[in-house]
Amino acid sequence: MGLTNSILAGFQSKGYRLTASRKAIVRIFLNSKAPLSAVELNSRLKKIDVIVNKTTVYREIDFLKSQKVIRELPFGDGKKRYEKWPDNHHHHLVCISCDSIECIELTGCLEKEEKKIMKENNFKTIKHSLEFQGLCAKCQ
Amino acid sequence: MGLTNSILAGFQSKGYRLTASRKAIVRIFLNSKAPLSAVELNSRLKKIDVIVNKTTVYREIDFLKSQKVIRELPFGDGKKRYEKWPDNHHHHLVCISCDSIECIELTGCLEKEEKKIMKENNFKTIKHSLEFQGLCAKCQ
DNA sequence: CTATTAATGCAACTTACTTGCAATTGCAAC
DNA sequence: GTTGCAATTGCAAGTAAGTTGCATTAATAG
Ligand SMILES: [Mn+2]
Ligand SMILES: [Mn+2]
Ligand SMILES: [Zn+2]
Ligand SMILES: [Zn+2]
Repeated sequence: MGLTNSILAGFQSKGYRLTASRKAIVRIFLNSKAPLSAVELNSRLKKIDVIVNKTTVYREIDFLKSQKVIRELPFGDGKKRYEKWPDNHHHHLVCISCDSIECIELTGCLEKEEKKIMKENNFKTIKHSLEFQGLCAKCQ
Repeated sequence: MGLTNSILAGFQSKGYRLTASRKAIVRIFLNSKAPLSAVELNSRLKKIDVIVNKTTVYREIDFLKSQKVIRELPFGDGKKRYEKWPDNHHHHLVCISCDSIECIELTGCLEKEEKKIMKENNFKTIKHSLEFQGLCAKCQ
């Protein structure tokens, strides 16, 4: 059936509506390799002639977040970015030269560290955010 | 002589001036345990009756960043935060309940991972940002 | 086709931060 | 202590990202 369509079908069964912008936005997030900001999403929509008000874009992002179709990522710049809700725990490589973003998986990611933090700081970690800044293959 | 004073003396020797706001801001950053946003810094200044325009606060933050007296930290919320330039490589524990921030040092922090990333992704890491979100001792 | 209510557009607002420019002030030289 | 220069400041206006209230539109169930 395709992941996009099954997500959309799920929305409909919950009483949410399948509007042109919703369908386009879900498709964009599911097909995008890199995380997108609200502004970037809006320009992708324009490219495929789906013209929507920015308010709608922000509201749709909130909706998709609440439905766990996308997640918000904390990057250093002032902009929130969003990506398809991940199947796997992973982090990102951000190129400081061309701004490209790659996803990376790390095995047993920070498990030991979180245990140490629990013991030594009595701090119960719920999640962590981790990005690597540097130069991608092209930019070195 | 005190670190604050030696930093201020260094500024003066480079031709920068010792204004009331500069002196107060350096002192605040050097004595603050937690990172501060521009707005938080401004209210600390008000508390000690150093009234400055927000423009000055932002400009002084830029100046202190350029002088490596403070560094900018990437947190998830829309606000940039700053802390005294660290002596040691370290990261932060952010409490999602009370918003408190602690610093933590991790031994050999992500060294293996950065090597693996170099090999497998051909990505040259320059730095990484890492924060743990969870519950502090008080909030559990 | 009609009613219901989810979704949208628009304008105005907020928050964090920036910029141009004229006025002020630290401080070094006299 | 007066003067001069340039670093610093304040103010007003501007950006950019994101939010809110409200009237209007439109998806879909019956
Ligand atoms: Mn990713
Ligand atoms: Mn710290
Ligand atoms: Zn690159
Ligand atoms: Zn706490």
